[in-house]
Amino acid sequence: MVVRGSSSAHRTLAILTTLGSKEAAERGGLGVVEIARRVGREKSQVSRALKTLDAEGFVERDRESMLYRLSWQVFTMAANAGHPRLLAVAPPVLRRLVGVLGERVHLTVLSHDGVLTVLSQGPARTVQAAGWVGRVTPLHTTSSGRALLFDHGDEEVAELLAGSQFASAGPGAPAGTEEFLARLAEARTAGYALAREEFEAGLVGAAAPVRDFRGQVMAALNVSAPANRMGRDLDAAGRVVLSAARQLSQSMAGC
Amino acid sequence: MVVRGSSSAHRTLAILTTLGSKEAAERGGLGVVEIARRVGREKSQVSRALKTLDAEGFVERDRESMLYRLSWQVFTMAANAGHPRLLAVAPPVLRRLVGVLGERVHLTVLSHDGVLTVLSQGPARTVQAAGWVGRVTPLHTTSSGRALLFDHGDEEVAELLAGSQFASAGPGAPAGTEEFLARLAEARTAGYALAREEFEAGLVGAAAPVRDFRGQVMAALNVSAPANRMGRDLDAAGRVVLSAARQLSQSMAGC
DNA sequence: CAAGGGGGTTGCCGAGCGAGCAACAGGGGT
DNA sequence: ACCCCTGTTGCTCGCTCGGCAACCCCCTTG
Repeated sequence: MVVRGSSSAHRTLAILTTLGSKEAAERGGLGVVEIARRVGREKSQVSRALKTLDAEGFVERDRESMLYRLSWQVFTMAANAGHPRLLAVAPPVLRRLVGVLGERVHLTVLSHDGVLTVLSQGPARTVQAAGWVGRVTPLHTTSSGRALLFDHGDEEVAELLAGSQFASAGPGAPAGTEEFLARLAEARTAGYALAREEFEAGLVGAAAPVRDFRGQVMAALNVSAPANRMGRDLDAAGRVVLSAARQLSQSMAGC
Repeated sequence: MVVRGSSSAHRTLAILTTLGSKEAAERGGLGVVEIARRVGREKSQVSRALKTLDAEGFVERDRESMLYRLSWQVFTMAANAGHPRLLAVAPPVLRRLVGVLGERVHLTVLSHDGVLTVLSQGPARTVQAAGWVGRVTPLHTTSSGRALLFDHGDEEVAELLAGSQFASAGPGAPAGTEEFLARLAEARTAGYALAREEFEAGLVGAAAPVRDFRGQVMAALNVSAPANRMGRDLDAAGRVVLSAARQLSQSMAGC
């Protein structure tokens, strides 16, 4: 079998990915040369590829600064990505869970080798820590990470963690793959995962897996709060999250 | 100048768009042959292109049904698309507006020749009419549509409306481009746009433009409600929305 | 079991497309 | 005037896909 490089398509997609990065958004867009640098291609190729992307409506260009950025069209696509039904069914469940726990809850999925937050709901009273949605957090320092790996084999998990930086985490973070696997096993028997100051000092969380009609883990429900507010009741919170996750799983199965 | 077709990139992007369509999501994904039919290409090319897209993480495949669908990665991209700052700043404004009006409010942008809803916030009590986000509604039968076209010239507007189906709308919808332009002019002088049963019978709405630091219209704030709840106060609602939109514009300018 | 049909992947070859370079056009700075 | 940086366009050769056909696999039908 001949592996086709499809260099043109690869390059175009690499540009899309680059424009979808956080830094690109923060700068308000990227220029042709800047993108060329990042994807390691000739600026002429990038210039022409961007013209194609523009014609297809994937990117738009600020008339003044000449910078390209992803267009809103990507939003429409996102609404139909992954398991759209999950997005439709989950909000009421999240809201109820917020009502019970009084803390911000998230719906997360496994994306690549990280935890992607796809929905986030907080009590209205708190300061809006908006900006979680679309963000990717590490697998190994979050309760969601463990909940999402419930059904993975140890070797698979080790592979996914290979790229993780075990440094730069909270004080309670697992020291290495072995310790992570131990905590994962513990979480499996409990049915929910707890994380005490693993992601960040002073932050605790609990998570439980959401399963599709076949029983496969497709997402995780997760609550996250300051340790001084939820630290003592974390185990109870875990059970509440588990119950809500089961409920969500049932909603998904009902289709 | 030679226009480069970049047929490979075009095809790849067309596949992405197809997978991002609503029907694709409803079916839970699309197969190779189905996609080939829709984009009008050889199934072999589509098969190979999908392999590339998979390798880049844009799509994923259901192991059992063999169907491809957009991966959650698109979610991450969406968080950085358009004007991400708008997404970060808007939620509190929307929530306040919901508090005042007691009805569902939306943040919309111009996408292609339609109105794309990027944020939606409703009073918790009502039944969640979730699923607005990511949806595209017509330009000519919505208050948002008019608010987004405040600064467009008449010819530009006519061009954008060219593809619109003036049939299949609510009873109050404008009959044609001319009538639309008249209502647009009216909205311009008021500073906000009102729509009475244009999109759908029994549904009214009010919208006002959000402007960036340069004064360019970048989005619209919009409230939508049943006529029997907001019909009489629609003009007042328009003024409230306008005030909120100004506030949002200021937040955007402050950066 | 054979036959048929639909979905999906792979091999193959030549024609057409793009990689890379270079030139050029603008826009600031100094 | 000069340089530096960004971005676009012309051009040519070599390489990559386009299109077809064969093949695999699964399911259904007779």
